[in-house]
Amino acid sequence: MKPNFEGKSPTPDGPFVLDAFDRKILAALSENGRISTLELAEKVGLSPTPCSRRVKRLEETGVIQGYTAKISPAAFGLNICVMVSVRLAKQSPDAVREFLDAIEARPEITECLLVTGNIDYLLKVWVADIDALRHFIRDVLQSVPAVAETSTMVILNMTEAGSISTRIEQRA
Amino acid sequence: MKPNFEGKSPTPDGPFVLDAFDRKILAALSENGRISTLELAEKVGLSPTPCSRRVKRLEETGVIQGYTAKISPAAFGLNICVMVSVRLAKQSPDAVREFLDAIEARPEITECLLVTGNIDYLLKVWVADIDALRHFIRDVLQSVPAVAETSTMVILNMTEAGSISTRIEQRA
DNA sequence: GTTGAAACTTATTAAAC
DNA sequence: GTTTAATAAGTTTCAAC
Repeated sequence: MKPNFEGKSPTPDGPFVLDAFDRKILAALSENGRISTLELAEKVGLSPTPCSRRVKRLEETGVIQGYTAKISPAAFGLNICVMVSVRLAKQSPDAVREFLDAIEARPEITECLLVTGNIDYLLKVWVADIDALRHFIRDVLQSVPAVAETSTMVILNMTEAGSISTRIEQRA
Repeated sequence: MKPNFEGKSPTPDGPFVLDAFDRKILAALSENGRISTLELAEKVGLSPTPCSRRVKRLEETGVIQGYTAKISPAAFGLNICVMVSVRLAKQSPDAVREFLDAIEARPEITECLLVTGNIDYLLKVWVADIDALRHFIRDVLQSVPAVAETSTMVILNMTEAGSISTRIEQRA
């Protein structure tokens, strides 16, 4: 659903205008999704009542899509993160389905991106060690007939740059 | 800090053993980071007291690294997400620093991965439209002397597969 | 938009089992 | 680990400004 703030959109179908308060609220909730209403209000410079109203509106309009705990993969013994590019032999619906079926249930995949370019898919995969990585690439990915070619990039350093809202707010 | 559950680690320096309750808690908190203690306890099949204790322990040991709101990039008018691979002319500390300085303040970058392979960095970038994408690639990335080559993959479909804990729990 | 108060829900702690 | 009870804290709604 498209967010729709009554009268706040300057152009029809244009980007929604979140004002400075909204942006501050989103930045604060990105940083701490469990901040209390009072603390949030103080942080953004509003009184609790309108602040709470804005949060509810942001939730209802889909700007805030939910809340989640950030879990350390290392806590599960998953110490290695890799990006695996996958090229399919052909892009027919059957081939795509075969590929997606094969990877769907794999818990080590945390992101599956369908992309344009020389490759078809880009997967983010967490594994415990090199043995687990080899097993995943050979026995899971490359054993799928539809998969023509894979290439694995080990992630040496990951900088997750906060969320969009945090960065937008920093710039504003 | 390494999580350390008293006596729960089967091997020294081995993967920490999170029991079924811990995994259920993590899965539930991934799905809804704002679930109440009572609801969480009911969901995982514990009474509130030990459930709350476990959550606190998971937080203190760094298994839970925090909580965050999920923000819709589209709410900011950012409709296009791309992965940009970057190859540097050389990997000298100066070149790396020059590159990182150039991209550090860019709010459209939400992820910066240092990777092994034919490329050096993989960036996840959100932009409003093709104009903004062209501007970013040409004026931000390719204007950095240290950048030798970039390649842009437009993300046609993004399946963010829950978090690790959710997927681990599904398998268990 | 602000404040303040009341009613309600939730969280936390302690004690006993 | 469980339950119960008490205290403390946070949330929501309302009225008035």
